[in-house]
Amino acid sequence: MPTGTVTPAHVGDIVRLKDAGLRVTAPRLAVLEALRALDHPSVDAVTEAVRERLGAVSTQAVYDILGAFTAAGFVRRIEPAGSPALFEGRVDDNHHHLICRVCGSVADVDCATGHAPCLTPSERAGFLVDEAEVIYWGVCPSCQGARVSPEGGKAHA
Amino acid sequence: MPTGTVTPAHVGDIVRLKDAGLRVTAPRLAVLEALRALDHPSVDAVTEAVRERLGAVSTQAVYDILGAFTAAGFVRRIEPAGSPALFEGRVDDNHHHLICRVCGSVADVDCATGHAPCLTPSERAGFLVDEAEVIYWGVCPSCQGARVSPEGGKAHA
DNA sequence: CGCCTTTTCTGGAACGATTCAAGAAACAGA
DNA sequence: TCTGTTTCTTGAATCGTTCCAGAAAAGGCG
Ligand SMILES: [Mn+2]
Ligand SMILES: [Mn+2]
Ligand SMILES: [Zn+2]
Ligand SMILES: [Zn+2]
Repeated sequence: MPTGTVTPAHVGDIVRLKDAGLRVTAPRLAVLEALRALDHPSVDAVTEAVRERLGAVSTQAVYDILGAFTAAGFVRRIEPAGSPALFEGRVDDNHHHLICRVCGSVADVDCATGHAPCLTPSERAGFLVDEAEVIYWGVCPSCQGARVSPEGGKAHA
Repeated sequence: MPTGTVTPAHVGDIVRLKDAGLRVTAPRLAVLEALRALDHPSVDAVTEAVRERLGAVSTQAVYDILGAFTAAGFVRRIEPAGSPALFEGRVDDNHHHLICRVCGSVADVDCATGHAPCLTPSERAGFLVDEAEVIYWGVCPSCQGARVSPEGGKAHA
């Protein structure tokens, strides 16, 4: 798939970028593609995926692109304690996350009460609340299997 | 209050440290005191407070102490996106936080449903959930007043 | 289509927060 | 008080992210 290949998804991405007033560039399309393919990837993971498709792309460009996309509302950025920022294309539905304390894997959970910002929104203590971010910490199925294995060191997915 | 001063609170702290099998040292007592006096302080804020009381204390020592306290369950560490880690002495009740998007101030909110881990605990997607961390993002009363003031730059508290 | 302005990319340095390492100092128990 | 261990100090290293200045590319307009 050398330069020039156009997949159906690409066409949609191009429209999406233009509609948002963003210029259409190969790195941007590749980032959109990576976001579609990966699950809650870090900047690093996105960069890796983009490079696989385009060859060389600066880390800075990926940061810039993800920043622009976040500002445009194309992606959501979450920053779980102890982990670098993670991105996801699923926006417009304030869903929440399940994060594994062992391997850090992230899984989506639909909003606890269905509405957003769910959980007694409006104000509390005078604050004007606009979002309720919920993170459920626990152990993922995969890590539950690998109990307190002695030497540990086990990674999954 | 030069070396030697012993306040009632100190006595309790000493017992607490010993019970946890931690050695009683001036830096540790000062950190406990700082945690009592400050509201969701950062490592920096704690360090500053500790130095005011003891003179010189290495930054590393404060990190070590806070780390040990967190491990011992004396303090809780929260890490809001875009902010360095914050600590608090209020533990044993998984309460939540209201964070101002403008100034970063943090306020406590009692658990949404009263229990911990509140919000459909147990498991979801196979995860074994042990904690539901909730952060309400919004604008604090103080920052609401200072609307979109032109040159901004306003800080409070 | 070709030129000009604006935005994006690049490569490299700078940063803030946190962690690592090694030795000196301070505790706690005998 | 002596001793072994924990804790504190110092100084450097990491990690993720951001800041910069110049080169390259994209979009708008004649
Ligand atoms: Mn998600
Ligand atoms: Mn709190
Ligand atoms: Zn896991
Ligand atoms: Zn505020």
